[in-house]
Order: sequence, then C-alpha cells, then structure tokens
Amino acid sequence: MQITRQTEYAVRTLMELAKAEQGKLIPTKTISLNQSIPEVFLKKTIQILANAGLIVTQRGTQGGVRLAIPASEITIADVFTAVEGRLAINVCLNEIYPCPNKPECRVSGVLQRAQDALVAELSRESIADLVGQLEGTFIRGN
Amino acid sequence: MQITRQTEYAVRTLMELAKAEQGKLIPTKTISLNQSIPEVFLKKTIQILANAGLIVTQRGTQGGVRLAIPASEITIADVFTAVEGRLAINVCLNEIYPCPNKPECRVSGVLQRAQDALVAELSRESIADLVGQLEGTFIRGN
DNA sequence: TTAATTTGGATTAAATTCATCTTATTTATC
DNA sequence: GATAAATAAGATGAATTTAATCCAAATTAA
Repeated sequence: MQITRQTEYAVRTLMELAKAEQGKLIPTKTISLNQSIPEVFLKKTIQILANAGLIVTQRGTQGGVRLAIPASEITIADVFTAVEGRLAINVCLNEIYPCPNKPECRVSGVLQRAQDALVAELSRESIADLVGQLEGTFIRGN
Repeated sequence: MQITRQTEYAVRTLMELAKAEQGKLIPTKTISLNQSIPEVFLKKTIQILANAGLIVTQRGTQGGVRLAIPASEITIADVFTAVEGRLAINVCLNEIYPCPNKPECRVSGVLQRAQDALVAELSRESIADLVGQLEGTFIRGN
C-alpha cells in the first residue's frame, strides 16, 4: 500500500523543472544531483513522463528536459497515473479485472470510496502549488 | 499503490466470521472454501489477525476461529493496519523514516493529506457494516 | 488411550515488482 | 569529426507477495 520510489522521483523531477526558467532545458544529470535521484533510474522515469506528455526531451548538446504543459495544469494525481498506471488501490477496482460479483460487492464499495477520497486530495494540488509558483507565467515552447 | 491480496483475504475472513452464529468456531477450511482463499495462505492470515487481537483461535476437534471483538468495533482501517502494518502511502510518512527536511517538505504534505482522507474513509465502516449486521447482538465469549 | 481434527509454526519456492546498472545507439551542436 | 546528451534494450539483484509443504502441538471424541 505504498507508492513506488519512482512516483516520488517523478514528482520531484517535475518540481525541479517547474522551478527552472520557462522553457529552459535542464539536463537529466542536474535533476539527478539536485534531487538525489539515481541518474540511470531517473532516465527511465523521464521516458515515462515524456510518453505521458508531461515533459519534452531534447537530445544532443545543450539538450535536456522541460515541462510540456504549465506546472499549474499538472496535478499530483496526474503524475501518479503517469508512473503507476491507472490508480487502483485493489485489483478489483481495475475495470479490466473480471470480478463476477462487482456491482453488489460491499468490499469493493468501501475500497472505491476510499480510493476516490485519495484521488480527490491528489487532484487538489498541482506541481505549481508544490513549488509555490505563480500561475499564468508559463510560455508554451514549440 | 495497491493493497495486498492478504489484506482483502483478511477482510473477507472477518466478514465470514461476522456472518456466523455468535461465538461459534469456524474451521479455517470452511472460510477457505467459502471465500476461495488458498487454505495454507489463509492460516498465516489468521495468525496475523489472532496476534492483532481481532480473532480467537481454538485447536483440536471442533476447533476453529471466531471474532474476538464485536464486528461493529472492527473498522476496515483496523484490518489494513493489522495485516500491512502502520499505514503509510510513502516511506517518508513513516515516523521512523529519517527524512531530514520533514516539516517543510511540501511533497510529504500533500501525501499526508491524501493518506488522511484515505484512512478516514477506511475508518468510517466496520466489518458489521459490510455484512449488514445489526449492532449490539455480540456476546463476548470467555 | 488412541485416533481424528484442527491450529501453530518453520521452511521453501515460485512469481512478481523494485531499484539499479550496463551497454550501446541516436541525435544535435560545436 | 568530436563531443555532449538523450534513447533504448536488457541484465541484475534485492525485496515482496503469494503459495505450498511438512511436522508439531493441542483438543476432542470414541
């Protein structure tokens, strides 16, 4: 019942990018050093965040990583979903899971409500909130 | 970010006992069959619940398992804690974890609030609620 | 007292997940 | 072309989860 290290790493990576100058590319190594995240593991995390459309990567010299959308539009719940996949605190809450007695199952009922409460809190705050950033200052790159 | 199968098994085990006649001993095998829980694995779960003081076990012929306290006094959160240990959705939320910048860390802040919301929901309902049982009918054995 | 039943507890093992490391490739810039 | 940096595939080791085996201890009934 714990999030993985990678999920926290992802949140901290996005915070690091949010704190940087708008649109500026930050090398993975810098994030790794600033946030004490194992570099090679961070690379994988960055790929995940890029595939999820939360960040943009740029190869080559002067390359690096930057936010793809404003930090104020990335909720913590978004990060969780990007890294861990669809959030489900129990197998049975995954719509793919073939639990035969789903509608009337009272266990899944409680778990669903608990999960909803969790997600609501995680959706309440954005990366921008975490770094104490003012809104409306993001300039979309191209 | 998922509970273990064992935690769900524990909830279902307690529900099974709550549905039984008050104070009646139910053999592990019966619970295993009724709830489709691997028998040997269930034994371990039962030991955990017994150590947590939620159930009472009795060896020998006609032996089995029964609730140690009224089903209305066992919340789902209690079961989670008994099986998974102190509930903490991130390592840093464990008071033992030596995160140097705990007080001002905003990540742990969000996570703490999310966890609180989760626990609140899990504490709202008891095993008795899950089986739709009337309260006040429990007779404490000796 | 003996046999049957049932939990207790230790050990082992398979499967999965986590976290990290390795190595090589591609891309961009100077 | 040399260099810097991301991309990608995959290997590895540790931890966790889930499960199975086996034998010991306790209790009850015949």
